[in-house]
Amino acid sequence: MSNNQFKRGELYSVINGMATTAVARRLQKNYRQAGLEITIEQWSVLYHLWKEDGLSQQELGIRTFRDKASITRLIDNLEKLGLVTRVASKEDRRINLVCLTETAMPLQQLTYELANQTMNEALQNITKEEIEIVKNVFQRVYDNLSNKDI
Amino acid sequence: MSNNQFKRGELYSVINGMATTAVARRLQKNYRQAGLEITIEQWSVLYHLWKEDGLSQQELGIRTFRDKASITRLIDNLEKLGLVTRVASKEDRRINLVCLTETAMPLQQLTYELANQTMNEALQNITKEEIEIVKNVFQRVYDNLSNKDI
DNA sequence: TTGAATTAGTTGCATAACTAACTATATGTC
DNA sequence: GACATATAGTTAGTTATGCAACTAATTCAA
Repeated sequence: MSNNQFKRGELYSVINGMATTAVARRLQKNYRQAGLEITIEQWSVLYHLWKEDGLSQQELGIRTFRDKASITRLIDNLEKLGLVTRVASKEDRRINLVCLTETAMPLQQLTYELANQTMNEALQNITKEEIEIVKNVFQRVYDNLSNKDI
Repeated sequence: MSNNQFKRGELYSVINGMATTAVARRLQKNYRQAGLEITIEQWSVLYHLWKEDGLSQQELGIRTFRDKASITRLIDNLEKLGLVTRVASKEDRRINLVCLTETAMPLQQLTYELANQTMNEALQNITKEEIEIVKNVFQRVYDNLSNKDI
């Protein structure tokens, strides 16, 4: 019997990602109110491309914790919006490099500001130490489970 | 400028509910492997009904952090599976009371065991104190945001 | 008591998620 | 070189989510 055996009544509140979901929804709402017509899922892809442009779909899947089918549709929608383009890799023609367009560039500053503002709303009265613990626990839970993926 | 201002590179890892998502997916997989044909979203509704049968859809929405439209479809699907029925309230005919069927009863024990087992996998090497902090932070983030819902 | 406002639930529309089966390209081995 | 295997990405099918507009029942107020 593990040290972390849960009382039944506690199980759900741990499994449920209510807090992160609430943050995501609030961020989505703030984008919409600012006239930004992108979803937070789309933003999460742009976020990684702004850090490093021209990532493959595979790599974007790893960095955003999504499977490749999900990435295909997200890129489809981002392409429709004119924010990214698929460029076939010259080294390996199986690979699509996802590249930001000129249209996507000015969004970076505004979305970062809105994200920061949303986080400040969400994290008022929560200390830096608590945030560090949450991030750390998240990473370890993720590692615990993904190591055993068969 | 708040005390919790984030460095840009940290933003995403906090917003993203990767750990809770990973737990949910693992639980889903464990259910499937045990021959249980329910989704974790459906399970989250059953979980609350096992604690208290005959809740209204409204109340289920509050307890599972879903909007009423989402609850409508989840109950639709649970009804199709024969696990719950809608019973019109006698006091207020607008209200549907969601009631468990006989079929749903034996699922409780097995799903709890699988959930416990999944949590033990996910939470190995994480202390009770850390878990308490995460739960506490989640609740406060949720409160911070829902107070301001307009 | 009638008409306005509120509440519970449903429906339509768009986006997104996972799985599984598929195509096409690349790699590795005999 | 040829065939098996692995990898990158797409597609189809099912479930779920959020928003907005809707119906029906209830409550409040003049």
